[in-house]
Amino acid sequence: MAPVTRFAPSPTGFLHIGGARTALFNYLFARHHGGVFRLRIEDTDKQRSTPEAIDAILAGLRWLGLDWDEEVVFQSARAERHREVALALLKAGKAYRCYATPEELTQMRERARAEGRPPGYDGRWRDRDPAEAPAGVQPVIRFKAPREGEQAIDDLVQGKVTVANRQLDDMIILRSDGSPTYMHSVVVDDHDMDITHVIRGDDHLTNAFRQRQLYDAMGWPVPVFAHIPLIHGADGAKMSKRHGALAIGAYRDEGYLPEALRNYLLRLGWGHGDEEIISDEQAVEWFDVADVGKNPARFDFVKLDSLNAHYLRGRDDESIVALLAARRTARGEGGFSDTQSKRLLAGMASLKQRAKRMDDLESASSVYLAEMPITYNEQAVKLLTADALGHLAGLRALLEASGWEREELEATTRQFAEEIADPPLKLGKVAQPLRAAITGSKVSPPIFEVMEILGRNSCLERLDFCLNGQVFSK
RNA sequence: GUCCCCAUCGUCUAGAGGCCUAGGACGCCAGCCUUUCACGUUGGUAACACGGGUUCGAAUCCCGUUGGGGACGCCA
Repeated sequence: MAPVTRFAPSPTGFLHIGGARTALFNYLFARHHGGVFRLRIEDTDKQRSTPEAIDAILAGLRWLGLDWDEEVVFQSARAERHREVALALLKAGKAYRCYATPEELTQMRERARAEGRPPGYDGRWRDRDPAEAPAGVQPVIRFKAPREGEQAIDDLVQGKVTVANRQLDDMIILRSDGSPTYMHSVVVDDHDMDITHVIRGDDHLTNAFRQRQLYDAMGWPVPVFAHIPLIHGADGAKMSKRHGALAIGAYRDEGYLPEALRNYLLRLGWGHGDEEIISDEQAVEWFDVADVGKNPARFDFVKLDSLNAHYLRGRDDESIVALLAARRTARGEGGFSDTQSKRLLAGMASLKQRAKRMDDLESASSVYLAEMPITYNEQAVKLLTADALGHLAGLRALLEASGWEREELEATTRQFAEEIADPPLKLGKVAQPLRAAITGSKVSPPIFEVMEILGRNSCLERLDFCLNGQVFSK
């Protein structure tokens, strides 16, 4: 039977990096086995769920290229079904009404802790006569969990994990207001959605034991579990929403490519020999949850950067210019003029080789976007000494008559430096001030390439701007 | 506190008893290339947490210690 996986985020926050990886693994597992990958939004907490978060999750998934199959299931829409199952459990004597107050509950927890017992509900209403129910208290429905024996799950990642039933208390399946709890809804939904493989974060491992009890009580087949280790921050602590894990949109905004993020996330906790750069096709072909390691990995931006740089270099120039334009319009700045796009396109091959992220690329591309008067940074100004300006003046005369292909520009400059200047200069002695004068910076793509792309008029204009003493160092 | 899980270079990992003098990648350092920066390229730095077993032989198996992480809500 083809597996059915699901990604089930709760829209109480945005899609963060850990969730993205969980989604990736579910996606890859389904695709690898020719199965189905479904999406369920767990929005049962009405207080904390927001439509913005839902949109962000869907957008994040789409951006990452993790397309799900079939309709999105909203858990909130299924509350009636969850209630029905809870009531059936109650009727079958596998659940019971509990009238314990929140105060009693905290007391129980504290006492259990003090006595070295597992904290939790003590089962005081488990076998009590409902006739003793206090008046005016709306009860919750608790699952009558087995007290003897143990629960075992054969986790695809964690292996066989066992827990004694006495560690598990009688969980609430229906709140006093009649709404179903997460623990209960998940089981009902996973069953109803025919989920065969539950791949999720390791923080759910202990939930799996309680959920297993529920499956058994209902007589439902238990899905295969795979609890993947969490992603930790650089400090080794859990990378949760509250510890500032970045929303997936932030990665996009900072200029990461979805393919780079996918590759990075895939390699976090999973490997395939010495392979580092893994295409989507290879990922689908090679991935198996069973190969996911058990130890949590730390998130490393530097490695992500290098992967991103790799994929950036591999992108075709047109798509990068389009991306650049999209970033601009997203900021409300309007697109590029024809001249600008033409220049960017011409210079992109060199530009992309020098960037790690889209935001790097963006600032580097200002050479081709800036209008006169361009700004000169401190280091550029420092290069434009009186001597240097003297050389540039000499060079300018030759440039006037020079062809404007990059090779010709280099030949002209070399000729000036090595033959005309007195005493002769090394090419760099002229090329560096030239770069500063043309680009306003000490670093740039190859200067003759920049000049060719910028064109004769722009270059001469910038050169004159410097030569006229509008830029000089003290 | 109770329970569960984990442990190879700084980081991500390869490694399923001899192939390991522990491999790759990122980072870092140095050389080469070079008009700058980058790319590329060559070389280098750097790890089996510790202690006991088992075995002819252990990074790999077992036990313990230490260290780390996670779960214990009428949140999901």
